Amino acid sequence: MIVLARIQKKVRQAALQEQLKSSPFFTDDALAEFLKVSVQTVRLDRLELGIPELRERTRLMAQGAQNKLKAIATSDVIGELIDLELGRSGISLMKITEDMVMEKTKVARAHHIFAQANSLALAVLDAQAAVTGVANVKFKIPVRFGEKLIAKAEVVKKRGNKYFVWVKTRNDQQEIFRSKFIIVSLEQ
Amino acid sequence: MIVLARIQKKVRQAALQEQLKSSPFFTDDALAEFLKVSVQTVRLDRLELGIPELRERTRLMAQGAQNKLKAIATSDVIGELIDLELGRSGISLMKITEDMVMEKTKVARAHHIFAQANSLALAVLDAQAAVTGVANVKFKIPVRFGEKLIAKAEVVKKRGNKYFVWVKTRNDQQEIFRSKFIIVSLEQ
DNA sequence: TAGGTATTATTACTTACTATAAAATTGGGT
DNA sequence: ACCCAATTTTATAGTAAGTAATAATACCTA
Repeated sequence: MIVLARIQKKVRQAALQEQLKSSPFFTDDALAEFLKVSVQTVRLDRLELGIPELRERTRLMAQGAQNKLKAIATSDVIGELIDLELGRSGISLMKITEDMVMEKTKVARAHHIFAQANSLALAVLDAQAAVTGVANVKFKIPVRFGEKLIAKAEVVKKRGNKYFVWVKTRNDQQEIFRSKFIIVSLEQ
Repeated sequence: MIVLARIQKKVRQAALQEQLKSSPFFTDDALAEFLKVSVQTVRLDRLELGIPELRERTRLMAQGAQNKLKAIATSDVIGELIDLELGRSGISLMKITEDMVMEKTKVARAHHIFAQANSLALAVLDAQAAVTGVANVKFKIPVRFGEKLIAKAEVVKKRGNKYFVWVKTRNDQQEIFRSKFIIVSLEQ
């Protein structure tokens, strides 16, 4: 049966992809044993599916994860800075990825939304040395995977070395978060 | 000069480690060319320094970074849960790592401290579906690399589906952070 | 010049592949 | 019943980036 054989092949290739997703360090040998076919078949399948060999996969993972970690670690602004008028206002965009949501509820963890707002508030001030002093925040509506959040920050007042910054965040429909920060400048 | 030779070797091995730190995907061949020695020397050096071969290094990086990302991603509690009395109180510990501090000031980003407190507040409630509604937080003292933060959460009130949780965080000397959360349970 | 450290060379073996060709199987269609 | 074409398997040669072991040099100086 041409038709049946083709189906079996498809099924096998799907199984291969599935298996590699969960354990990406499988060699072709191990995959062959797992799928009960020859090594060459596994290699043909990989070729057809455009899946690189173990070493290449490993290298890509190492690089990718490294870059990701570095990106998270070294960026003082969380999200993407779209607009910035120093000392006055700023806008940043952040997309809710799968690893920002809680396992149980699939609702975005509050601290990610807080992080976007807080880092934007600091960025707007451009004080060489400033730290967050106080924050009053309200999470109005739960946010879920895939949503794009736009945070707008505005410096509303300055008193001595204290800056009052308001940040409002919305998805494409409504305001989901609102916050007031008091940022303390450590300069002179 | 034995001494001089030994010094040169030390210097070369230091250069090797330095180079691998910045570009860990160098092959022995490339390293040999870079250090102007033979491949064998590079291998002896690696052996002495306990540095695994390129493939092994890559594998370790891929796994390590993957686990790190996964750990950050899938842990609904940030920090280490030390004590938990469900519905009443909880304690968590978090160490400030280098990638939690801002580049300029070397002060811990506020959202990490917030994250510890917020996730602890949620953990204490154990509501199957709960989200943060409001948070009032005060960062009293800047926190720096290496410090260990102990957060203590306490459920102080319940009104309908709203829980009032206070979290106080201290390093080994003093209270550095104080927060009040209103957590909303989504279960009817 | 002997002796020890450091370096280089040589050879055999390993893993996990790519690439190509050839043979075997399979399960229907006619 | 037989053949066909896709599919699968086997085989062979070549590659990169190593390990491991052993031997040969080079260096340097006491």
